[in-house]
Amino acid sequence: MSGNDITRMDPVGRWEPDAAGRLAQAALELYAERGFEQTTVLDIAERAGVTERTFFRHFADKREVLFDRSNTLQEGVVAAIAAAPADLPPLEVVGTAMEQAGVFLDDRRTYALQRSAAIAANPSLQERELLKMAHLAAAVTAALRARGVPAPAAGVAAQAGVAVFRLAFERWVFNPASVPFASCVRDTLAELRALAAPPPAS
Amino acid sequence: MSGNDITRMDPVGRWEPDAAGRLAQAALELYAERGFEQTTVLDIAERAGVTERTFFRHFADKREVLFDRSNTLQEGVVAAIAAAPADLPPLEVVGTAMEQAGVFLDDRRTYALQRSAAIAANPSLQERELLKMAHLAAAVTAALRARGVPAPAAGVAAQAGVAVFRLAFERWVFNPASVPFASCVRDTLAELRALAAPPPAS
DNA sequence: TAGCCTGATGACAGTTACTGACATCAAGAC
DNA sequence: GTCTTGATGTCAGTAACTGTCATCAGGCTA
Repeated sequence: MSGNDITRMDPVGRWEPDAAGRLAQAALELYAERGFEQTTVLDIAERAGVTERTFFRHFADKREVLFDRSNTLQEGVVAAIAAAPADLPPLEVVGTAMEQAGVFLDDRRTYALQRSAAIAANPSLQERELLKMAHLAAAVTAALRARGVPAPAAGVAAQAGVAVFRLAFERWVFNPASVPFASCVRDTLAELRALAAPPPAS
Repeated sequence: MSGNDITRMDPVGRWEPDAAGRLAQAALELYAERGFEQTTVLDIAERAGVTERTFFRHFADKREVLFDRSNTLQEGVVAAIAAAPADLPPLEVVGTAMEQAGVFLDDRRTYALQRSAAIAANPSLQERELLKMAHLAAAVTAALRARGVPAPAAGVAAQAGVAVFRLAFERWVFNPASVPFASCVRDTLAELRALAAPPPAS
């Protein structure tokens, strides 16, 4: 979404978002007002002042309007993994990467909450979110392998890391007292260690 | 799918599957022959000898035809968790439950491979599979809580367990030498322990 | 046996997501 | 002052799904 374009302001000096920005805004509002299934693409387009066809020129489908900047997180995580100290064990690498990349969640907390509420209310949007997480896991696996982590360990660390992210996010969302995302990650990872550490008695 | 109905045979003594069974079979064939996106519901219905409308009487949507008996696994896992010895640590409970419930994969290996190939080839089907896994995780969490495992630990153990399942399944599918599913679970879980066990040096 | 009930199906119309092709139009380049 | 380019409108079309009603076969009851 390139809706934050400094080049266009209205006479009063406020933003005059482009079509994509208005569409994204309209969609978020409508999904919140009447639910995802109950709003048609035509509704969104009309509120944004464009035609239905224009919606599909900016977003691949009705869901994608909520997943536009979803690459940001993945790119941040991958970069943080590449930049981590060479001797850090894999799970630790993933954990710290999630902490760093998740900082931008703390910034946009209200938007993140709105978005997450819309997603939580609809299975179709949940699916899209889960696919995004699966892609994140694949990217993390690749980033770990690029550091020399062998294939099986990389896969396990990536899946575990994404699981930690998911749980940390949930915790972050439902925590009234705006705890920083990074500390949710740390707590969750510590719990995973506690559960996995004691080897079975057999 | 109630297509295995002993009450109906043709004169030669072979199965005469009902509409749901024929639809499921036709869909699996067509998805393999020309891909999920390239086959219309009308195609499936015609091959099964019914109308389009009848397809939707048996399956909620075009994807659901591949996810019909998907509850079997979840029910098995939940039952195995409930039946596990009381003193077993949570992650161990989930691991053994996955091993037990996954036995039926070894039986239906060829079907499982066909199905998994179709899913792997299409993002929309992947999403549906991921949602199924998310529901499995939720069910596992609930089953652990019912055993008295506290909320945070139950969530972490469930997500970790499902991550192990996912990886074990992948390993099982791509292993030419028909390794039993249970041993894939054990190996993957061992790797998770190895990664998580050593606490960070800090 | 006749009548009835029920479950599965066909037939049909309608909504909505999405796509392709072509026309238009304003803003900047030359 | 044209010319090009990018964004948009318009329109036609496909296909996933849904609601509604008609039909029809099998089984049950009087």
